[in-house]
Amino acid sequence: MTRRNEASRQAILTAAFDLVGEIGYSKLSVEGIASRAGVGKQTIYRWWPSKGAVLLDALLMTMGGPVGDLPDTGDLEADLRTILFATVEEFRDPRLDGVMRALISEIAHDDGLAAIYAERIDGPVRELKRRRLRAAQQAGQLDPGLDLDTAVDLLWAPLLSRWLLRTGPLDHDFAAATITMALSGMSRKM
Amino acid sequence: MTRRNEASRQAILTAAFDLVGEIGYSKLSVEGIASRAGVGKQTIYRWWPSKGAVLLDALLMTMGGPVGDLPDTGDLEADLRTILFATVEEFRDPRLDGVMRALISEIAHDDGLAAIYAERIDGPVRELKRRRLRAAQQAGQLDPGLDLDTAVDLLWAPLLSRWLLRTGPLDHDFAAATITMALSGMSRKM
Amino acid sequence: MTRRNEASRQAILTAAFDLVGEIGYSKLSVEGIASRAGVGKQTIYRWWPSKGAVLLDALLMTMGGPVGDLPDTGDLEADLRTILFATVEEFRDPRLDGVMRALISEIAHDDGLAAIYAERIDGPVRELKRRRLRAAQQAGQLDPGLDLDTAVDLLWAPLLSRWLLRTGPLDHDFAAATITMALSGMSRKM
Amino acid sequence: MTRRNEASRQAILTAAFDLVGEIGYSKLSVEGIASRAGVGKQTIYRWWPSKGAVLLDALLMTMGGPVGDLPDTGDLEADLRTILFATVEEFRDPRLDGVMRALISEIAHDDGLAAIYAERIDGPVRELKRRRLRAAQQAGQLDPGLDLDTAVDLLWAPLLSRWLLRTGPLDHDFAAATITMALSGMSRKM
DNA sequence: TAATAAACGAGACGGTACGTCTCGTCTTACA
DNA sequence: TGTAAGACGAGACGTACCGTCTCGTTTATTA
Repeated sequence: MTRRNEASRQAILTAAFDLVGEIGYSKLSVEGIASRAGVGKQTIYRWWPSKGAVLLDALLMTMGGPVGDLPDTGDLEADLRTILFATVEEFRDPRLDGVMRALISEIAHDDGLAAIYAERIDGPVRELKRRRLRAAQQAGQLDPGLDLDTAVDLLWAPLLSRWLLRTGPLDHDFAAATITMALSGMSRKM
Repeated sequence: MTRRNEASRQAILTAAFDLVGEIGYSKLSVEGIASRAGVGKQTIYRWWPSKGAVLLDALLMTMGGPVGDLPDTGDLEADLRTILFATVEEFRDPRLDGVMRALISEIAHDDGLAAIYAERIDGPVRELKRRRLRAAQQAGQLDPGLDLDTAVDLLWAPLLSRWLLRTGPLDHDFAAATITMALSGMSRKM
Repeated sequence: MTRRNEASRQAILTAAFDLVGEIGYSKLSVEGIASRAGVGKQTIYRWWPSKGAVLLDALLMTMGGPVGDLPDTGDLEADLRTILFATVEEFRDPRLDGVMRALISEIAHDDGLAAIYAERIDGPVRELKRRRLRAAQQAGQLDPGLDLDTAVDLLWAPLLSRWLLRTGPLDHDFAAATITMALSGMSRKM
Repeated sequence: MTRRNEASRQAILTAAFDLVGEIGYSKLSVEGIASRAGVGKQTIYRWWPSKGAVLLDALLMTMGGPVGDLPDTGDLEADLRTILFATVEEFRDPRLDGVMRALISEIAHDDGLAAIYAERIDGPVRELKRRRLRAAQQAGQLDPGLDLDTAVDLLWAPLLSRWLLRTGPLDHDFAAATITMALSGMSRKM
């Protein structure tokens, strides 16, 4: 049985989230989080293995509870636009941008964190995406032989890539073009 | 005219590249690079603004001169397999994996570095990819209305995503599936 | 009326005494004592005001009950040798050396502890020494005008000084020389 | 050859000396010294092995250069009074009391420090004391067979003991009584 | 023979300081 | 005069303990 102080936990996550937005991940320090949260450093080290883990929890906290199903109006392309446009907006939200970049960087180096990310964040969200595509598949709108995990990456990875590397504009046009191209294919239509 | 010591420059870049492979980016320090290179710290600070910039130069050095054109046998799908399979191998090369992850992380946070990356690395490579797709377009194999930059992202971003986030296996099968899906589209063929 | 757990008290004093011998006073911690004694920290803080007080009690415990009178064979010089030789042996006992050094240091800084030490340890022992000297005085062996407290210091302080500061060898020869010199005086005998 | 910054050295020693007087040794911290001196912690750790070593150097600094010879008017007892009264005053000087207690405590635990103390402080001072006694010996005032090191301890150790342990008043009377008793001896004069 | 109240073990908490590490700047000696 | 070597002020790292503060869990009277 844990006697963990919930108020401290909240304060730490909030402080971490706020600080990363204010000063950026590279300037973020455990000492800074502890000080801002009014908490001893050991209380952070007691419950989290790394700065990245704190941040991941902070993100989970602000993302709130389990997200509901993705929209399904029967029109796959329209629904994908709705969804990907929202993703674009998330990426462009300055409050989230910093935290997510920081988290992605940590995940890139830390296998343990990557596993937690895969299980707690990517997994559930990916399942929702797969579910929406599976529905379309069953409705006869998508190729029945499609590997849905690859399909998810085909649709979302381009957004991630542009956001992370800034190799081009990340806007609704780009999202729409990605959807169209992914659905119809790049090959010449006869 | 700079009185820059070319031998020191080489030693620094080599040391940086080797060290990042041995101890990882997070343990990499300017002191370590200077010590390994037999160079004063000031010599590094004099010529590079940041650890990331050194690493980027190191990467540019080892990647050697300008890469030649991508293969064009006339069979677009086969050529894309050749190219993306090679990309997969690069991502899986342990010598490159660490450096590239480090660089991507730095780019994610550092706009200046992102600009250099865009200009010196992504730009030239992307131009080669665009050129190969344009040839296919002109040969009537790709939709003439296609935005080639989006097309490049549709093909390569899924690889980047799986490599960086480890959200699924990164192998030739995945690359092949991506190519097929991107070319033919996800929608049901009547 | 206290419901104090005597077993815990014993365990704490024993643990403190043992630990100070093993790791030294500076490494000694309340946490360490509590852990070794299988006791909660609060149980220590409940009954002792400081680490030094625990140690002083530990010393009192191991030194056992009230010491009997000092030997009085009628031959003052011989008796002083017996007594001071025993003191030298105590100082050189490795089991006691550490604890006593620690205690002396604490006393040097902590007035409260100094008072307890004066009352519980130095007082009774000094009284015994005074008593032996007073007997010699009454037997006409010592100068009747002698201040006995000063005399006690003249005899014992040199041992303390050599032991504490290691400014010279602490052995029976030194003790014997001190006794002779103190009894006869340093001045030239005509 | 060192490139040591003399200004920093001075600032550290001064800060250490001042702080120990203000807050006492037990509250004295390396961080505090560094902060007060406007110096990085590493600069302290670079040049001193311990807090005690800093303090010892601080004491050496304030005690200034090599002390001149002790007074020799030909009247040994009067000279000893002059000298021991001055020692009593030093012990009672609040500016020195704290530093010296701290140092003595450290020396009691740290063999290395004890060696430095013996060589740099006790040695030279003891030599001066020995020299004065030797002069008296040659003048026929002291017993020719006297071991001068023991004699020094007989005279000074009682002061040290009373100062350190507070087992009795430390004043000129006590010093005078010690001198008289040490010179004439405790035994009954016929 | 309960009930009740303290002392207990355990250990989380907000803190301070530790001694180490690296940062980016500044200084010195050499070649 | 530029370079290696490295000292410097700064400050974060992760650890160890501090002394305080709950938590349930013994004990051991008191009602």
